[in-house]
Amino acid sequence: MTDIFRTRLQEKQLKVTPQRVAIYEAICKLNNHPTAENIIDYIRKNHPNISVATVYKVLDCLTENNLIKKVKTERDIMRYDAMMHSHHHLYCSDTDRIEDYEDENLDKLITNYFRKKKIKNFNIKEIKLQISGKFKSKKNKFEI
Amino acid sequence: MTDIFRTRLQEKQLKVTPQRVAIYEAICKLNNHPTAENIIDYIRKNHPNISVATVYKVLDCLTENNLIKKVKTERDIMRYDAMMHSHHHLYCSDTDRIEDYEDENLDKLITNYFRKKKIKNFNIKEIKLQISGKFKSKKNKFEI
DNA sequence: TTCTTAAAGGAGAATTATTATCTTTGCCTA
DNA sequence: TAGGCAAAGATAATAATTCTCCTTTAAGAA
Repeated sequence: MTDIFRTRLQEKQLKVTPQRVAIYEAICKLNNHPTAENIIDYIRKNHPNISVATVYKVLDCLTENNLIKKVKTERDIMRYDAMMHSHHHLYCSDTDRIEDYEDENLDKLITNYFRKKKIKNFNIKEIKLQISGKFKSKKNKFEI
Repeated sequence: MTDIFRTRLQEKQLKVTPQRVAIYEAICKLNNHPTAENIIDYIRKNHPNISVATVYKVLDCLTENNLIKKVKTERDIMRYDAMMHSHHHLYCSDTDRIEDYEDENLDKLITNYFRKKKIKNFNIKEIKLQISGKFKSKKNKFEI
């Protein structure tokens, strides 16, 4: 898991530093789309001296290099996601909980639809669904 | 247009003030999902003394009362939209431009899909598509 | 292994969108 | 005209993020 991450850093001529690895691992472990603050809290357990500025810089760097993604909700704090292939989100605005949702059949349906119907004045690169509603059960222990 | 807005304010027992009307009109005119700052700049032409705090308070108030919507992009400034019925967004991350997209057939297709297939552990309330890509032409004069 | 150096990390100040606090205004009703 | 109240205005406060400046480190070359 982190080996792939290390390789991807090297491919991009980015240095493999303990901070970058720790931040990437944190996002994977904290799998409910953590905020920068969540990540800092988590990392400081094993890595007490990491700087807030470093975390933000690493998050920006990884985002720019397509190793993680930014996730937005209705609230104004940025959150991060280590899942890089295209996927959708289930979102509950009451609790600000986000879960990933993957559905190949749905993707095919939508892709087919837009293969026939073009949008005037726009070239589509990616389509993501924000599915809002309510979760029926509680979060698991790793989530925030 | 603003008459409907005035009526909706009254229905909710909210006072119809010049500031509220001006802010609502600004969001309608500036139809590229303006930020609070865009709104303030626009309003100050005719209404030079309006306070920043008032604008934020009115935006919150209108959002809570379902008269406008908050919109987020990958950047971290909140933006606002006067279109209240459910619709999708075309988004270009290079320029941060957003356009509304409505498509009844697409909505039917997706609604039907989820009528058959339920998502485990989740009750769907609303589905919105974020369609990312690039616009082929320039914005019109009212946009930012 | 040591050297070199550009890249990355650390600390804390600065920035900026937004929110909170407190005062004033304007309108309705008595 | 006075009292009550919602909303506006001014400004301070907050908090997430970015910047500045300096130090340290990873990784390739010698």
